[in-house]
Amino acid sequence: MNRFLSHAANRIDAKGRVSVPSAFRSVLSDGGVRELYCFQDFVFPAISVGGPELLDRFEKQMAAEDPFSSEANEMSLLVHGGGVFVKLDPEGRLMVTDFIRDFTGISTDVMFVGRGDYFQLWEPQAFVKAQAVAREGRKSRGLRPD
Amino acid sequence: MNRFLSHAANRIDAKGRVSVPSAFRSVLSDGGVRELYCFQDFVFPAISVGGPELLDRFEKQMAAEDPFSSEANEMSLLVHGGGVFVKLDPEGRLMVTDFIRDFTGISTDVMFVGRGDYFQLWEPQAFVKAQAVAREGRKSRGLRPD
DNA sequence: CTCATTCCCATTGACGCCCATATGGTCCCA
DNA sequence: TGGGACCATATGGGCGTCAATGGGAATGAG
Repeated sequence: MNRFLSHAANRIDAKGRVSVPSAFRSVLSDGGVRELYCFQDFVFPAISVGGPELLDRFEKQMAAEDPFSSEANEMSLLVHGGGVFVKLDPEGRLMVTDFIRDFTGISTDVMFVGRGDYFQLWEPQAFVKAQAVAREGRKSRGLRPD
Repeated sequence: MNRFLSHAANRIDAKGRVSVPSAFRSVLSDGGVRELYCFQDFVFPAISVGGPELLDRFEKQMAAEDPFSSEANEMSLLVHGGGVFVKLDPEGRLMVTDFIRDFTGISTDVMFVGRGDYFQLWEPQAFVKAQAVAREGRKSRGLRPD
């Protein structure tokens, strides 16, 4: 099952590092991913993380537009200016930089959240709340999984 | 991964110099770029910076049009009149001239913003705001990463 | 001669790579 | 079935290297 599933919180150490859950690392190495593309999510206060093909997808989308349009420029501001490649250390940890902290509100712990073909970094409390909101929304709309 | 990504703010020193982030310098040297072409961006209050091929691209585009058209004239006014070559000092720093300050509002700190095949210099606050606007626009238009 | 720019060197703080420890779970065997 | 060895993961910290920054000296222009 080569998808990012479930969620788990890990603690940030004194040097600002956090272990990526083993299950997520397995998915990455199965996919031959050595370098991770991270970007500030468009919808949630979270960092989305996946392989470089994520960025490729965005760039294809932008290439289809007029490169001088303000639409394409704004998209690039998010995708390029709001994105970064990171790699894990030999133990499978990543540095929690200000790039991540400022956008998510993360301070001492990181919630890793599977999203299928990518995963996200959340401030733990924020994730719990957002999930509760999502659950309520679905319930009031009538419970059907589709 | 030969692209300009992410954003980072560096401080201008007493002599008016600022360090270009190491990651950006790596992209430049990988591309064999020794001289940088800078121009006043068409869309944002920022200076765009890249290799000389950036200027070549603009000139090719102008050459494809009628050289006396108002389009081509305006483009030359921006690309040639609003552009300049600069080079980095041995430590990888660039001088923040009035050319840069006046157009961007930069005073004490410079935000370096990756834009894929080039990067930009922003006044830090202005970048944060522009990115927030871009994100709002995307959200309200309801577009998802795929 | 004076001011601005360029080059060179020093400092400090952050980051990457390495190894060590703890904790919890699983498997094997008596 | 219970105990214990084994293993994988998460976590902590030492240390070397490099990046960002500051300042002095040399160079060149007006």
